[in-house]
Amino acid sequence: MQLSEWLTGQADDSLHTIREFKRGDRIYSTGDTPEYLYLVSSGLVGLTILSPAGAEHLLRLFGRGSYFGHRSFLAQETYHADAIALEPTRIYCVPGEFVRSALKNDFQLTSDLLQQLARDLGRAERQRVDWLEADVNSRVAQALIYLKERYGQHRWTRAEIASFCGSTVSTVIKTLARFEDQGWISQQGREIIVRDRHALLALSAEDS
Amino acid sequence: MQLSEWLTGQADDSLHTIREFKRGDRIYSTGDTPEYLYLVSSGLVGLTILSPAGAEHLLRLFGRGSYFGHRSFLAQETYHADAIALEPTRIYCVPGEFVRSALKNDFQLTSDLLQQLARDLGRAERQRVDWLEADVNSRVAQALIYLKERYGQHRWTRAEIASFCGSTVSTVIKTLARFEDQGWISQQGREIIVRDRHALLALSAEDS
DNA sequence: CGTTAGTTTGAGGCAGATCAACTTTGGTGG
DNA sequence: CCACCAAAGTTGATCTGCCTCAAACTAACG
Repeated sequence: MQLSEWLTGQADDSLHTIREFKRGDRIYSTGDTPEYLYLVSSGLVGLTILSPAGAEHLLRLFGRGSYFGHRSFLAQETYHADAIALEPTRIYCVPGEFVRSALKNDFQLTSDLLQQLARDLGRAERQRVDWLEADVNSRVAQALIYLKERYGQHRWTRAEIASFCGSTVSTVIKTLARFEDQGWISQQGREIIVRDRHALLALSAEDS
Repeated sequence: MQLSEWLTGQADDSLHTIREFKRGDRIYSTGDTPEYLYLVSSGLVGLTILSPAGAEHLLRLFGRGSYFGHRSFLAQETYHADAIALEPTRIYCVPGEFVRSALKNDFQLTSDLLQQLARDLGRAERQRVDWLEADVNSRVAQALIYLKERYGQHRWTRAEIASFCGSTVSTVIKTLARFEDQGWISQQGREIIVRDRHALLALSAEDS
């Protein structure tokens, strides 16, 4: 059994609290002590970290059925990022102690979690290296495809895209304009439509 | 009990192979399938990932008593990086299956590993954000202090420092020259001596 | 003492950040 | 339903940190 399934079960059994958030609301803040694991019932949650210079960076996203808050809980550290609702969101809060004892008694659950963390770590490390050399074109292209395909229901702002791919609003806008000139995408007001997914992905590959 | 202790025990019990490497030797390569966990008996091992453009990036380091190879093993993925001996190195290789069954029977061991991975993930994510804005000065300063204090016995080359802090050999050398002008460090041939640790650390803090 | 690995320096260029002024969008309440 | 206003988007000018490249020098090791 996977942890998300188990958490869903807990939610059904009412061993939980339900909380509602609207866009921009904060679920927890950097430095808080973890007490719960969170399971998204509906909506969208973003994990944002504040850089020394004050810019917000979007680290990870959690949609319906995803759980979060586990990293800090397992590390026994305080949160290293803020969890913010990007849309009106409904969340199950499962007390950490329930989770801990479940892990103790169910190796399958633990094993699943180990695998999850190990994969996340791999992704994070590879991404750090990729980003160091990838230009803004490929970072924006990748971000665009990921955000639109994985969380297509959300109306992504230029600011959110910028904070996800580690750039600035101005630069993202200029990049999108360039993409539109090429016919890779089209923009109608705030809406962005991907026209040529293949061409966008090619940007990441063609590293001279 | 921590995993490193357990692995040490396994080493003593001879449930292992011992292998020796000299500087530059490869312990495993990106894409290989994990079969062992590795425990460093002596020497120094670096995990390096090859960027799309062909530059080597030093991700993590493992000295005497540290284990590595666990991330890919737990993720059930092939290796995402190369493990290279940075000095003459002696390593215990413990078959992965031994480890897996030990984890199954010892929750304490597993719990320790979960915590380790969760902390590494936090570090990796925070570092990605920090690096996006930190200039070369602060990156080199941080790298210098970490490498010298944590692995002081190793003669670090400019290339190793560059690959650890995501820069180039030329830039690292110019930065070190600047530091020397300021009196933060002094250089004698290839040797670097930190003179003012405090001033170097201040570079990371003073983000305008 | 030759050869390789490591270090140094300078010139030149460019991607992308910054800043500031401006326009558009779309939701809200009157 | 319209007017308004805050939030979101757009554009151009400017600036600079760091990479690139190339050529020479120096240390270390067999």
